[in-house]
Amino acid sequence: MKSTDKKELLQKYLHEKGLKSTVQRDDIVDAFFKTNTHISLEELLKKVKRKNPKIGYATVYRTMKLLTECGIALERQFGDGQTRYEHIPDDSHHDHCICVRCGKIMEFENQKIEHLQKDIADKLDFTVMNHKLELYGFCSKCAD
Amino acid sequence: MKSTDKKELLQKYLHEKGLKSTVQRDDIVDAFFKTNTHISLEELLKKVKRKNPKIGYATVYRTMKLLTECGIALERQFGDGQTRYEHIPDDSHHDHCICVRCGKIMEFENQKIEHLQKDIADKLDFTVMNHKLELYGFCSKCAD
DNA sequence: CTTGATTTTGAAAATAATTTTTATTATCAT
DNA sequence: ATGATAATAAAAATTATTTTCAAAATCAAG
Repeated sequence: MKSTDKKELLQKYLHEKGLKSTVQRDDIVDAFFKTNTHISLEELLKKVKRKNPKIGYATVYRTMKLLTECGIALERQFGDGQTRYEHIPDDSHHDHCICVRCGKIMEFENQKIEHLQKDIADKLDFTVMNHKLELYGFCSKCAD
Repeated sequence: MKSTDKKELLQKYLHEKGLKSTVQRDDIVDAFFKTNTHISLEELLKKVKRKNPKIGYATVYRTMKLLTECGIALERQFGDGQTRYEHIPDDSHHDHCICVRCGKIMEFENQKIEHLQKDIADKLDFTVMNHKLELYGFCSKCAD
């Protein structure tokens, strides 16, 4: 899905819920689409402020909640005490390797694991909406 | 590993680090060993207080950090804003299904996934120390 | 057993992150 | 344009975690 399509998705969602489009929301969404990392609210606010210095933390917070609700962004916690947001990938899901020494985050994806997850969930009579697979350890540089 | 062995492990760790054994630590560790859930500090404190009402939150907090350091407990965050502690299983690793409606947590384990993870990490030149696999969705009761 | 250096404790304070409140401003269907 | 409603920024409140500090407990060495 292109980012323009995602923006349309958001517009549709807003309209359905009787919410309004605002310049702030647009600015925040634009800034988010320009990122490709796992960004924290703090970091995103900094980015947005470069374009629109008057924007407040709370607005960024609320907008990211919105994006999460309508399935455009994903909330993640890697255990450093900060919630981070990332893009929901179109088709396939990706997972993470997190280096516990330097904090480097690498992404990977694996269809076999996805299938196994589905099998497991079926057995437990559980309907999976989303999942997280995180490998914690040392990246090549930090594993001495 | 039996809980008595784990307690020995902790004693050894304390001694190595020049730390001291105290009744509070024993009480907290005992309470933790009696749990089989993913317990929050709040909940654990409540449990411990039934045996030793004078114990404080900070002591529970610090003791669980200790247990985490020496590899007896594991810190987890399921996205509800509270850190939870669980036992590190002896041999095999287990993962979680979390119902996003009622909060129910189910555990499962799957060796095939473990192996696949190892393969992936090898390709990325990453040394896995620990991992988390969480499936978020609806349990049978909540999926209407 | 005492001593005394060091660690631990509980309570409270500090920090940090998230969430809510509020008065004001902006949006948008009519 | 109007007016009902939602959104905003800033500040305050809330929540969870972490640190501080004076008093108490531990424990190795005498």
